[in-house]
Parts: sequence; C-alpha cells; structure tokens
Amino acid sequence: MSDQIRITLPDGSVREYPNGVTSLEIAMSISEGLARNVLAAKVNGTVQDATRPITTDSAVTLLTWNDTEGKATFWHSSAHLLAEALEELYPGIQFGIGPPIEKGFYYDVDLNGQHFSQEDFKKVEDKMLELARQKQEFVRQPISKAEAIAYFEKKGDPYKLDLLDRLDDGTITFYSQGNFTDLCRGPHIPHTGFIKAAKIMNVAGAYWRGDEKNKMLTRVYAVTFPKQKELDDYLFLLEEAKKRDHRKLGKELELFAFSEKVGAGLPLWLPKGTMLRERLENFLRKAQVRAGYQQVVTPHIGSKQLYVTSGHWEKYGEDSFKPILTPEPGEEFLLKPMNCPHHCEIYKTKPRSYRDLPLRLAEFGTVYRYEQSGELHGLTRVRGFTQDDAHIFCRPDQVKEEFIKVIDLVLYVFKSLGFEDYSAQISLRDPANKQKYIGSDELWEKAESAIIEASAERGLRTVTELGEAAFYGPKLDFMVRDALGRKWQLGTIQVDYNLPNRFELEYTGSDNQKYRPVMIHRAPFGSMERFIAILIENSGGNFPLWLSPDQIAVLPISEKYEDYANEVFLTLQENDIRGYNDLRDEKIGRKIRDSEINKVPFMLILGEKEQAEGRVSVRKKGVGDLGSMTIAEFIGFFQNEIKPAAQPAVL
RNA sequence: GCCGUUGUAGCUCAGGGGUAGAGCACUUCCUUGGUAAGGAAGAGGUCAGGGGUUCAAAUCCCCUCAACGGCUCCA
Repeated sequence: MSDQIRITLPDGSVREYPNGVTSLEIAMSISEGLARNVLAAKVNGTVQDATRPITTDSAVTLLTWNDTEGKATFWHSSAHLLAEALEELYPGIQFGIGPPIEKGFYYDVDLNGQHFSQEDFKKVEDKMLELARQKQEFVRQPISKAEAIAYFEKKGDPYKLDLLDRLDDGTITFYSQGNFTDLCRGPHIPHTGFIKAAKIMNVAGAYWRGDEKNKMLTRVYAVTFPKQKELDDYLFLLEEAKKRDHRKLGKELELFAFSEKVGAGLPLWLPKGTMLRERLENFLRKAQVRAGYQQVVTPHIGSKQLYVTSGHWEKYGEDSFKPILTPEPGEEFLLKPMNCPHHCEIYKTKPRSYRDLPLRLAEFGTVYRYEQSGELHGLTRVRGFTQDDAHIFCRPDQVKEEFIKVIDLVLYVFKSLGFEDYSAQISLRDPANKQKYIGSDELWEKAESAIIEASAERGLRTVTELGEAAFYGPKLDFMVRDALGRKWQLGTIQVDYNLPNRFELEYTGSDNQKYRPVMIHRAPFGSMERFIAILIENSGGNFPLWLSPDQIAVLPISEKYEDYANEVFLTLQENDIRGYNDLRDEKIGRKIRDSEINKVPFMLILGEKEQAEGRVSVRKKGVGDLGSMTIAEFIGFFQNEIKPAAQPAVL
C-alpha cells in the first residue's frame, strides 16, 4: 500500500494526497470556501460521505448543494434529522423508511396512536433546527447483521427488522447523529449544521412497503434548505404554482364544473370549456385526416359479452360500474370502458384484404370507469372522459412504420401546443408477474421489441418501466407534469397482438391465405379532460389565440357608442373572430380590468374618436394599448397573430 | 378503497352552545365615464346531508356524501 494516492478532479487535474485522505480534506486543500460547502463526494462514480477516507487512486467529484446528488444527500440527512426530532418529541414511535424525494424528503413513522397534525408542525421544525444548530456529526458504523437485529429488537422497531431481513450480513451500516441511530446505507452530509431552514409540508398515510395489505404508517413530508431565503423562495414558487391549478382556473374562467348531484368525477363542460375542447378536437381531426385516419362513432354501452371477449370484463369487471340490466332476463350491458372492442367489431363488418391495411379508425370516444373515490382529481382523474382514441389495424410487416408515424403525430401535437417538458416512457410488463397479463411470451416479446425499435429509430429519449404495460400489450407513454410537479400520462401508443386473437380478426394475404392483423392503440392527447387540465396548468389559462374561448372583447366607452360596438362586433363575428361585446353600464377602466381577469387576448376600445373615424383602439392583454386600427386592419392583424398555430405545418 | 384535513351566500373567507357576517359577484337606481375596480340602495344562506347530546346545535359527538394532500389502483 503506497503512502500517496493520486486524485483526479473533474477538470482533469491530478493531485497527490496521503493515503486515507478524505474528500473534505481534498476540498480544504483547494479552498476553505469549497470545504464549507461540500456535502458529499462522488468517488469513482459512487456517492459517499465526504468524511470517508480514500485509499486508492480515485476520480473525485465534490458535491455541493448545486449538484442533484448533493441535494439528495442533504435531504436524506435531513430525513434522519426529522426522525431524531420526532423521536425526541414522540418517544416510542417506530420508523419505516425516510428517503429523499424530488423536492425534499419524507419519513414514514408508526405513531402508535399518537396524534400528529398541522398544529404540531412548528414544534417539530423548531426541534429540527435546534438539533441542527448542534452540528451533530453523522457517524458511519459498519455492523454485523446479528448486532443490527439485536439493536432493533431491543428498540422494538418491527419495520427496521423487516428491512434487515432482506439485507446480507457484511453490507449493513448504521448512521448515528446525536441520540439517533438508523439503519442506513448512506451517504450523509458531514454534520447537521448545514441545515438552516426546515418546513414540514404535510402528513399523509402510506402503506408499509407500498402494499395495501400492510399497516398504514404516517408519512411526514418535509423540505430543508441551507439558507432560509431558499425556503422562502421555494414556498413563494409553490404559491405561484397553485394559482395555475386547473381546478381553480377552470372555475374562474368558467371552463368546467362539478356537481355533487351529478356525481363525483363526472365533469360538466361549460360553454367556454366546450369551445376550447372542440377547437382541440378539430385540430386533431385535421391532423388525422392528413395521416390517413377515418372517423367512426360507436355507442356508449355495449353488450357485456363484448368485454368478456376482450378480457376487460375479467380484468376490470369487479371494480367497474356494474352492468346495466334490461327488461329481458339475463341481458346485460356495460358502460363502455374502452373503445377498442367496438372498433374490432367495425373491422369485422366485412372481409379485409392485405391491400386494405393499415386501416386506421379514430373516434373521440367517451368512456366510463369506476375510478377509486380517493383517486379522483379535478379533470386529470375522472369517471367519465373522452379519449382521442384510434386503432390501427395493420399487417405485421407494417407495425414499425405505423408506430413511428404515430410517434410523429404525438410529437406534432405536443409541439403545436407548446408541450416541451415531457418524458417518453416505455411501459413493459413485469416479468416477475406474468399472470397479470394476457397472451403468450412470444407475442409479448414481438410487441415489446416493436416499441423499443420504433422509439430508437425516432431517436426518442426514453425511460423504461417494468410492470407499467397494459394487460394486453406494452406501451409507449408520454408523461408530463402538472403545476405542482405531479406526473401524468397523456399520449399513449400501444402495440397489441392479443385483441386481434381474441376477436379472431383476419385479413386475406396476397397468397389468398388468412392472416391475423396487429392492432396499435393510440391517443395523442390521452383524454380530452386530462390534456386540457395540463394545458390549463402549463399556460396558466393564457391559451394560444386559436384556442382562446373568447379571443376579443369589444368595450364601448359609454352607452352612446353601443350601435358602433354592435356593428364592429358583428363584423368580427362574420370573420370568425369570437368574443363578447361588453355593453354594461360600467366605466372603461372596469371593463378592461374584467377582460384582463378573464384573460381575453385582445380588447377593442370604442369611443367618440373611433366611431367618427371608423376605427378601433386595440389593447393586448398583459401588454397594453397597441394604438388604433381600422376594422379591416385589425382583422388582418388578428389573422396574422393566429396564423402559426391555426395553420400548423403539414405533418 | 385506505390515512389525514376540510365543508358557512354564486366566489374568497371570518365567526363559533343563545336570532347568520364581510368583501367581490348579482338586481335596481344615479352616473355617460378614454386604457386594470364610479356611487347608493337591495336581494341572497335549513351554516354539505342525516342522526345524537342539550332548555338551546352552524358550533359538541356519530354516520353518510363531497373536496383537498398523500398511499394503493389506473384498460
């Protein structure tokens, strides 16, 4: 073992240090300021404590608050601090897991019946900061499995024992700070003094190990920062994000509503929301015509037998809306939970030739699913919703090409609506849980490789998730985030070899033999409801001009100009410009304010001058006065403003 | 479905064992005003629904429903 080791820093420079040097000491040798900010270090690709000795030539990256891994370490250590504070305040509680998350961390605790709620947050925050000020060091201690078990048996923590059960002897470490010791792989920040601001965000129930058969623990969510100001900024941003919540804006802008009387999860689309929704549908219809789709319509209910055939009844029948009975004994119908079985039956209305394929059937199909009551969430999770659904029936040799075309369509839709922040997820079946799915291994492998190859061919950056497939086939899902960072699936493309089997779909090949087509299920928006929810949150209700429910507001200065206002408004309507004519007995300042609040893109202000000259005074929302124009000029100006999105580039 | 929180006027919210409150919105009247709130008056609530405790319940307790934050689920 040599006395000196060579440390390679991220800039490529190599320095020599005594064997056993710590990352913190390396930082110190560079600058004291850096050393004060080092939270952890990445040594040869592995994040570890900055205080651990390094004993071989290594590549070292010092991690601070500015690094994702630095933050994660900071929050992981904060979880231990939270646990320490909770244990001091609520002796005898037991601990589950306490990991960092995207924004902060949580700790799952079993309070054993003790009460913990919002009023107690401050107390815990203060305790955390009090302990943090003691600059308690995080001490790493490798320990044998037997000793570890003995420790938690003595302490009486069944959850830690459950965790230990799955760990191998020789890999187990404890971390201690102050009076708190936890089973933990680490790494941690050097000491608690880095934590200068703490905020408990909320508490929620969470099943132990995420299994609903297990006991529900109390999950305490919190976030910490190295500076108070960063916490203040974060809380401010959070408040700003809440203003974009589609449930709030949907009410304020009169887009949609819910009624207890109608039922939970059953949205009522108000006139303005319907306007928006129809614009989106027309936009997609046009794109689909260009892409060779044909529109179909199918009923809202179907014979139960249809879903027995498809497999949906067996898979979801238990927790769906119950079958609809008729005067005829034994006759049962289901509220349509999916459009695909109907479309399969459309396929079967006549013999199909290989020349007919691909056959692309599209429908804005409204479906009903009995979502769990606790899952309902604004427009993003509802019980009655409309899918921009389509099913492509194609030959096996056409699957990849068709799949790629659909990827292009989805990307085109996202791009047209300014959705840039999405992730593409390849959702495969869980190989350890095959009984959840229908169909043979062979067909699944074919379908999965089709998706993987098509995504690769389009250069899509994807993440792969096992166990996220549909029961009949794998999917490529396009995920986006809402205002508060929650992930939702919008667009989806699915390859399916199974339903064609179940419905015994066939086509005649060039050799006059019968073959089985492949189905691609796809929905670029996913559902109109969820897509519009995200659109509202992304835009904050400031929709692109072509989607705005009200594009203009005509605002006469006083009653005297009512006739002129009517004339202008009519001319605009004749030119397909929609909006309203504000003839209320209010001052102009008031009318402007109300239009601004309603997020109307353009206001046309009319008074004596405008009437005399046959002009309109144009005001742009959020910007102000644009000066006066003739009506014809405004129409030209408007059409130019709307152009980029109204006439999207041909696919 | 599970854990927790919440439910008062159309909206945002205050109140809280003893006759239900504010601002905005709404209606009427006055005002005819030039780029983000003109003035006055009026109307509007079985305090989510049901049950219980009490001389008395919007207020305390229980149940149901709904919403919110998570968990689980998501064709």
